[in-house]
Amino acid sequence: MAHWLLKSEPDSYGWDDLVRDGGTEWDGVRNHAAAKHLRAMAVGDDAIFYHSGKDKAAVGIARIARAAQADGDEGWVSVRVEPDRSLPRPVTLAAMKAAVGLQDMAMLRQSRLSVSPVTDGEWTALMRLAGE
DNA sequence: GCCAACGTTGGC
DNA sequence: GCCAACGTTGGC
Repeated sequence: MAHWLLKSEPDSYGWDDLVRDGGTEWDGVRNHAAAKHLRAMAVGDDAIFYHSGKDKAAVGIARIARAAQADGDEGWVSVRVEPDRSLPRPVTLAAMKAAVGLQDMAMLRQSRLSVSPVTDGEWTALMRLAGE
């Protein structure tokens, strides 16, 4: 099972919104690298939900509830995402940068990427930081 | 408010 | 095909 990281600006659509809605269509992605990751997602994959902007912290774990389908007519895709659980302790960006084993995270190396892969090792390290 | 990174657009 | 200009994202 693969792991991912989804980034969102909490003022536009945050973790609380996802929990309230019980899930949402992760659409509107218009970046080829991010779209490639969306296409690689499978039902049941877990995704860290990260708040950019003021929070700058991973706050929850979401699950991919449906694989990629067309989002518009130009080859872009969207997936369905549902909330799984909140993290016992949010993991801040500063904590990720400081953590051994997370320095190479795709999200840290390319900060603008809104959808990125997380390796098994990174996932384990993140869960430890999150108090899971 | 500024700047770095990165993608897109358009002139040549 | 190159590159300057510009827009967007996101951290500081």
